[in-house]
Amino acid sequence: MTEQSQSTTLEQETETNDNSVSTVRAYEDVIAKIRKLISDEDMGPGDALPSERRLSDLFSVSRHSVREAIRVLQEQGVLAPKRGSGNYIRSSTREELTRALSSLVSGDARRLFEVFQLRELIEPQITALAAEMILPEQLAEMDQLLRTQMTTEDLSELQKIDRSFHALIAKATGNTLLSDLMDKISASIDPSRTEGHQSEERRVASITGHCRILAALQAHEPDAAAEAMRDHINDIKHAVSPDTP
Amino acid sequence: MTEQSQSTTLEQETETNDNSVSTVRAYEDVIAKIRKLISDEDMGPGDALPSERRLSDLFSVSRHSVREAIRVLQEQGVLAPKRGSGNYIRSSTREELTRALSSLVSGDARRLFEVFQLRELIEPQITALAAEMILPEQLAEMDQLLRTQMTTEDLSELQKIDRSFHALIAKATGNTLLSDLMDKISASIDPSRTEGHQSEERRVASITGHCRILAALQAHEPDAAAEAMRDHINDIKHAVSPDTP
DNA sequence: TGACGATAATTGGTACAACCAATATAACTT
DNA sequence: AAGTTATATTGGTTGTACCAATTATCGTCA
Repeated sequence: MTEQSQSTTLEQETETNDNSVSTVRAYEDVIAKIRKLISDEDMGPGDALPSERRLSDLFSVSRHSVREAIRVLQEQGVLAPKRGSGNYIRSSTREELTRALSSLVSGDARRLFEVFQLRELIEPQITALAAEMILPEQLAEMDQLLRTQMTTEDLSELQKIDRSFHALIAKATGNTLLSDLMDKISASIDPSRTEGHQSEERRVASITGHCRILAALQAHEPDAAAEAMRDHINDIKHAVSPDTP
Repeated sequence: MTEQSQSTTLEQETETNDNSVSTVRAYEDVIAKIRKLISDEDMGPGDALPSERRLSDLFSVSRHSVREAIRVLQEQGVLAPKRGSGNYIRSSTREELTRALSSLVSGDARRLFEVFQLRELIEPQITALAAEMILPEQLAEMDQLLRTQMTTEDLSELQKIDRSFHALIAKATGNTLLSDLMDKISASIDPSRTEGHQSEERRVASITGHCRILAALQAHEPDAAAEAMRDHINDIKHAVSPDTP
């Protein structure tokens, strides 16, 4: 057994991620990486994951952390462990859905309007649901994220924050399908959001919108949250493509 | 140093009809024991669980198994770990929601619930949009489809009709992304629960729901259409998995 | 040659021991 | 009494070893 050459827990920050506060547990990272592995490697139902030992080596974490991640994935119905054999991807409606979705939103140009229309339909609803389900520490995390947004100048960083904000809301619903779906949608919009519309005015508008949404979430008011999100998305849409109703 | 004297956990005499691997995992036992501990000890929100080491000693399992159980419990919203302090019982609102709705049992029910939750969020909105956009010939097509549904007995045919009905609505929005998305969602639900809810009563209920929806579409009334679809989906959900709110 | 059975390698399941970092508590200093 | 510093406790992570179920491999026998 090759002894790992990793001296300590030197967490090389895979990506300039996150806004400090939230204690990043290793297993959460592993969950994301396994999901990414599945979609990147184009693995489908019935396929076997690499062994736990291989995964722990691949991700440079302990097998224990890998197993914690697999436990969660199993509990979510994504994986089915088979002792002595491997961890298998379940014939999961969810995985098939998310996989299909990622290919759906791959288009561009004319589809931009359609993606925004989808967002307009679904995100206010998600936000309303989140207003009922969100947990105190998730509210705290969003609050922290918003504060960071207010004091950040870097555009790419702001973009990341914005995306995290919307991702956190979806996650707060407790529905992993919704969370994944929003992730795909955000990913498909991101590239187009890069271009030019990042004026100071836009930044202020974004913060204002987020404030309204967060306030509604903190108050646990679904209707207000949905409306705030609706306005926010409409706002974004106009910024991206000015000549739409 | 007394080596663990537990070789007793290997009773495999339970030849349960269980289709999957029968082996009982330790962490599942621990989950049950922790839940029992909470209710027996009458612990409420905010209280701290015994430490992981104490629990592992108490249950005569490794800390790893305890931690896997706690991971799951945490993911279900029952516990909130605080490093350096302890595992705390969360305010119960979230748990009641998730428990009652999804994570009570296996991942299957949860997946199904998540898909339905997505449908509940998105399909009424789609229907409302369709009420504004739908064309006369599309209305005629749906009308024809509904008449066919009324005079068809074949189950697989009825299923196909039902799916077409929902697909037509999505198509009527003119948004191909929405249309494709609904198609994938329908496809992901179809295979899972084809049987079970196909009584005569269900058939009538389905037709009734479709009638209401179509009427609202014909009248171009978005709100009524959305509400009709909401009720319809709720109806389906109850038929597929009873005892959900 | 082909079928069969023992053997070895791989894999998930569990256990134990150690360490880190955050937290809480006790002890100490001022 | 208040603030500061040790110290013990706790969750988070890692490493290692072993077991049991499964799979792959190989050798023997008919």
